[in-house]
Amino acid sequence: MPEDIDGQDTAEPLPLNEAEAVATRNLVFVAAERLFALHGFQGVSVRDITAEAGVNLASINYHFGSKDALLFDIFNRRTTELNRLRAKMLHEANSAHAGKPPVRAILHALIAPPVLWMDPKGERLVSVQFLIRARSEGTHQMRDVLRSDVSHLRRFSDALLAACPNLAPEEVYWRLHFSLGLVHNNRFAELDRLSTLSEGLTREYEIERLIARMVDFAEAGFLR
Amino acid sequence: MPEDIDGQDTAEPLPLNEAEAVATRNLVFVAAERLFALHGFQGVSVRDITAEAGVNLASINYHFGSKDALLFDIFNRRTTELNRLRAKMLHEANSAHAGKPPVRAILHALIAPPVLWMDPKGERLVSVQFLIRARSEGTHQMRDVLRSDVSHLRRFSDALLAACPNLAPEEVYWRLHFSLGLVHNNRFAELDRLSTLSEGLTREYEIERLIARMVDFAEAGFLR
DNA sequence: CTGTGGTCCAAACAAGCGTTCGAAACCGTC
DNA sequence: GACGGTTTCGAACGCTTGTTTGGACCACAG
Repeated sequence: MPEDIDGQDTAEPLPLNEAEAVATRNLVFVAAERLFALHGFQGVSVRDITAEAGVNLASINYHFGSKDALLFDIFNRRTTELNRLRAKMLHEANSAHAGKPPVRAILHALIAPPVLWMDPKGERLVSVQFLIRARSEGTHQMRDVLRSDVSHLRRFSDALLAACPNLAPEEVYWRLHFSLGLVHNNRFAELDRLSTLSEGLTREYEIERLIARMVDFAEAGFLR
Repeated sequence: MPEDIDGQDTAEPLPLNEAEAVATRNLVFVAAERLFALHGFQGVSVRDITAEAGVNLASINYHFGSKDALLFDIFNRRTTELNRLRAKMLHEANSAHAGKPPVRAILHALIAPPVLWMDPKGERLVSVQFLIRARSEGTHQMRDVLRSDVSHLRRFSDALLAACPNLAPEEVYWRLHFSLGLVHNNRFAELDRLSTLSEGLTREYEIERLIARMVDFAEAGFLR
């Protein structure tokens, strides 16, 4: 609109340039995480994301480089966040038990962080759903990170090996694998199916109670 | 080749028309199941499938109607197969225990069928990987089937409720959910990661031993 | 006022997708 | 040998995909 040039172009104080950029970036980030959590990686297009975020189509490539880079960015952020939380809880368990935490404390440090995010009313629910999806549907880049993620998991397997000296290492690894299965099975679709099966009995759950249930189950499997 | 008409056209007995059609159909079926198990539903194109099968691009639409219909066909076949196997084992457990099978027998009927397919050298390995993928990446049509699948699962939840009269029903449903998590977590990527973590200790497993391990773990979680 | 660097935007791009089409090829049967 | 029904084939269709482009817009500095 060239006729606006000599109008009141300094009338209202628009938000800063930089702040707007950050806003757009965040809008894209949040929308992408949500849509991916709901419909999967390949099931969401760049146009879906920008439409949900209310920004221009080119925003993703401008701010993140590519669709893959965007999702890798989300994945990296959430994975780091989760790993830090788990490491912190394992560290606390170590401190509380003089470096020899029992199985239950280790399993709690492993299970509690992601399940804490599963509050149905919380905004982190999509983050954990995103991570669960990324585990099976992610790009090659994500798989590589998950493989290096093994070094993070090793802290838990080492702790469990120390806590179960009378168990064959092979056995410990399998049971750790089973315990992780409890967490990874909590996709929206699975929880819905469980609600249907139980006729609503499991529809509303209290987070702390759910964590306790899961740790109970895993601990029993470990110590049986 | 019109010049062959008056040649020896009855020289070699070519395979029947019908048999060839079945062959093409099966080639597509097998290739699609394999590729989907490896790379996911949306990650495999019609051209990928037909190339792998060594057939013409149009074969999928001719024999199955559409890509969706093809994958639904595979899904339906494998799901039916698996459900039948589980139902049969549950029925046998019922017969062996006068209609009141213990928790362990019920869990075995639930877990053994899919894990029996997990023989690393067997051809059914891709089938179970396909089903695990379909659970989270499937089409809406597949989801609907999985929802109706609840009626099949209910036989198991009912049996477990009867076997655990002292447990709150809510608790039984959650533990059934956890037990299913053990099975669904056995994707290729997860097994690979476990092998890396255990430094090869879990790389080669014996099926019967793995089933016993999983049933042990789930049973302990149930009876704790 | 005039550049300057950063951001946004509408439009277009090439590539890949699932699907369709008409003709060719094939079979068993007349 | 010619016919009719089924299957295969190469080529094309229309559409969606992720990405790129060139210019408009804005706040700020010279």
